[in-house]
Amino acid sequence: MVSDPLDELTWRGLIAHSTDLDLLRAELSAGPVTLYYGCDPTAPTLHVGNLIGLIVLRWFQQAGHRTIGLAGGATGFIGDPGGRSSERTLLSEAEVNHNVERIGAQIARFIDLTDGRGLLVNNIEWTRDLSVIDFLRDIGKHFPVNVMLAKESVRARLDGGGISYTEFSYMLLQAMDYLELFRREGCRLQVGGSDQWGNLTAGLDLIRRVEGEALHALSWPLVTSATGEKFGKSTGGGSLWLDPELTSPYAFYQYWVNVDDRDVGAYLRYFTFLDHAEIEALDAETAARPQARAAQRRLAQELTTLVHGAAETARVEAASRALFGQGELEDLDAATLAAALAETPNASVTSPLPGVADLFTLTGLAASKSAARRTVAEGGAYVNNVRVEDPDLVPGPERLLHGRWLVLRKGKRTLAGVEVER
RNA sequence: GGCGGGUUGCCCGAGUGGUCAAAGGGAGCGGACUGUAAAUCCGCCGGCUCAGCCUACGAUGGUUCGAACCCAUCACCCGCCA
Repeated sequence: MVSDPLDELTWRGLIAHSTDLDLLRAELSAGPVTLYYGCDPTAPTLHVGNLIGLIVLRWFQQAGHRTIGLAGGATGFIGDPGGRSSERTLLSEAEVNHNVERIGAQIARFIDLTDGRGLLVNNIEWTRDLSVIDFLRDIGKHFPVNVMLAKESVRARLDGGGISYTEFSYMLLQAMDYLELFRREGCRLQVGGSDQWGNLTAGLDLIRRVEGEALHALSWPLVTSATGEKFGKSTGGGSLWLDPELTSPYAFYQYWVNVDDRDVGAYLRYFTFLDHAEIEALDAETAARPQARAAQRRLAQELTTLVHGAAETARVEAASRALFGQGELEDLDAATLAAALAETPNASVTSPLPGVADLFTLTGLAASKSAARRTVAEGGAYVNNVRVEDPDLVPGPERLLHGRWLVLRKGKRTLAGVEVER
């Protein structure tokens, strides 16, 4: 049980902006406080960017507070203008509904919904039947346009690609969510990423005007990486999704194992529930023996377990050990090899085997046959850890491990399996 | 509704009749060095039955021996005016 979630979040570097922290602290220690975090269903699954929100909710829940996860079925129709240079493409109703359903299920995995300890809501509930007139009179009246124009999310767009009235109105909807959750559930705190700060304060202003109540908001900092890359982009540039169908647990695990030494300490604080002593020990370990990647492995283990569960984590850890270990592939027993390759991308073929370039394409190691040929020409293609020189080479039966497996590798760390069916 | 500007490869962006699969930058990929890290250097970076061919510069149609580049129409974006 964590006595003061604010101290915890502060230690972890998770507080970027806040309303009066002392007041909030007093409320939190006086009894359970209801708080909420919302994410929009812009995709069918959450990505690692949403993870901090869920983790912050859990910190509060562990301290005995009541958490609400909001899937923005209404705001998902509109699109948050923040952090974008141009207008969003509107999603269809079917897409939004589908996304809300899947995202809701993911949120439910992170917060405890039993016995009223947590709640899952969809803001379409209180927006669907709201009339335009009511909205403009009851909500819009409280928003000075000059204040709205001054918000970073809007200002950036006015200087750039412009903004539609639709997206301009987004902050009113989010503010209304907070008001609604205050009225319905007694919610007194909203948390979000620092890019949401303008929207969080819009809610505070609205509630102060309408209800005369001073509520709270808390934001965490934008997650950055030392190299300045966008955080959470997997190798190849795609997002790291929480859904195993979109990002395999193996790829997810590997992403964290490969985190920069300079970032791993911060990520351990942001994304894990490890205690202070253990994190500091891992910091020291990184400083002393960076090549062991102890902190990265622990980070990867914790996060993969959090998102995909312990059983799956054990499988991807075993696969990583087998494939990145110092030993020879030939020395792996059949069961270990089969299990490891089941975690990586893989393909099955029948003999006669296709050439190497085709195998690379089939397993997805190369995006096209041209790319596969290029990889071979550049000296980055390996079969069973042996570099291949000829893209049309057909591996002979004597190359098969345990009579049926080939381990394909592109570059240093991208692996795939081929199973030859008999 | 009028006038002006724009739409180029994953992103930004140059190109304004042949020498353009299209400069440059970013991202990404491979090699060397390493630690499945970073930095640095080198190479690659539309597809294919790969020394040749095919597809591509918003869409369609046209002019031309030849069009990303010229013309017409349409769509969308930005700005100014009404």
